[in-house]
Amino acid sequence: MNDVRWLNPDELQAWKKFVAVVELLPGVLDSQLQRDAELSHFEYFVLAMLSEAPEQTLRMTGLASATNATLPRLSHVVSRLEKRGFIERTACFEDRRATNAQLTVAGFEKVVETAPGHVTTVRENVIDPLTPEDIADLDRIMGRILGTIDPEHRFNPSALGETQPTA
Amino acid sequence: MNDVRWLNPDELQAWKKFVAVVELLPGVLDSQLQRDAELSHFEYFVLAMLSEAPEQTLRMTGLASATNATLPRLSHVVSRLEKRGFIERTACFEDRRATNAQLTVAGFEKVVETAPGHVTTVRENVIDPLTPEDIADLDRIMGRILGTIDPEHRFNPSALGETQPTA
DNA sequence: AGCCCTTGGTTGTAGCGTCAAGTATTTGGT
DNA sequence: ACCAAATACTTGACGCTACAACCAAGGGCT
Repeated sequence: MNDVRWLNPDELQAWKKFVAVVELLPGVLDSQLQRDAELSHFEYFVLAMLSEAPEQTLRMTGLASATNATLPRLSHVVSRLEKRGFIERTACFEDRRATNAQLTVAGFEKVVETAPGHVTTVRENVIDPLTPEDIADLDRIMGRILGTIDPEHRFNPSALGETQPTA
Repeated sequence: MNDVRWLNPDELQAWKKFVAVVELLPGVLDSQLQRDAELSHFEYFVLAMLSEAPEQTLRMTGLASATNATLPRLSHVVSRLEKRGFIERTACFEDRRATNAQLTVAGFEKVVETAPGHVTTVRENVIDPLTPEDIADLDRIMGRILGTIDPEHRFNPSALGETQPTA
C-alpha cells in the first residue's frame, strides 16, 4: 500500500513556492487589466491571440487551443466580447459546423492600447526579477511540464521570435 | 509615449509557456482531487496546512497566509468544510475578534487518505519530468517571482525540510 | 473614560468557469 | 445511399471567488 514516493525536502520547497506563484500570479495580472482596461487576463489573451492571427480571424477550436481554454469557456467569453463590440462571429465556409471569431477594428485598437500596460506588469512581476539564465531555465522547465500536462499538445510552441504585443 | 520595453524573443517564449502552465496546472490538480476525494485543490491545501499546524489549529488569518488566500475566500471554504465535518471553528481566547480553525479527526483522516493520490499526481505532472537541477532552478526562480508579487511576504518560506504529506 | 482608527472575520452579490446536455454538420463504415 | 459515431459549438445550471459592505473587538490618543 505505502509505495508512495513522498517529496524530498528540495522538491517540497520548490513545489510550495511554485504553488504559491500559481495561486497568486493570476490575481496580479487580472487586477491590473481589470483596473486599466476592464478586461480579465483571459479576455485580453483572447483578443491578443486574434490580433496576431491572419485576418485577425481564428476558428473557435483554434482559438481555444491558442488560449489553453475549454470550448465552453471560450464560447462564453467570446459572447461577452462580442456584446462589447471587440469580436464578431462569422460562419465558416469550409466547415459549416465551425464558427470563426474575428477581431473588430475596435477590438484591435483595444489590444493596442492595452498591451503596453500589460507588458509592463509582466515585466515588473515576472521577467525583470529574473536573469537571462533564469529565463532560459524557466523556458526549459515549463516546456518539460507542458509536455506532461498538455499531452494533446494543445499548446502551440510554433509561434516564436515575435516582438509583437502578445504579452 | 512609446517607452514600453517589449519582451524579446527569449522572454516571450518563456512567458508563453509559463502562462500555459499557470492556466493548465490548476485544472490537473483539481480534477484528480475532485474525482478521488471530492475536494478542490484549495480545499485540500487548507486541510493539509491545518494538519501540519500545532494542535491542528490555526487562526483564520494565519491559515489565509499559509494558503495564499484572501480572508473572504477562506471563510467561505471553511464554512463548507465545517458542514462536511472536516473542520471546527472555535473561539480564540487571547483575541476575541479571532476565530480558530481546527481540523477534526475525520478531517485528519481525510488528509491522510487523500495525500498519497495527490502526491502521486504532483510527481507525475511536475516533479518527475524535472531533473534535480531543474528543481533547484525552479525553486530559485519561483522565489524571485514571489519576492515581487508577494511583497507583504504572506508566503511563509520558513517551513522547510519536511517529508510530511504536505503535498 | 471616550473617541477613532485598525484589525479579524462574516455575509451577500455579482461574475466567471465547469460540467452536462443538446444541436448541427461531417466523416466513416457497409 | 444510409446510419452511427465523431466533431464543432452553444446553452443552462451550479459552484466558487472577488469585491464591497458590514459587525465586533482591540489599541492609541487625549
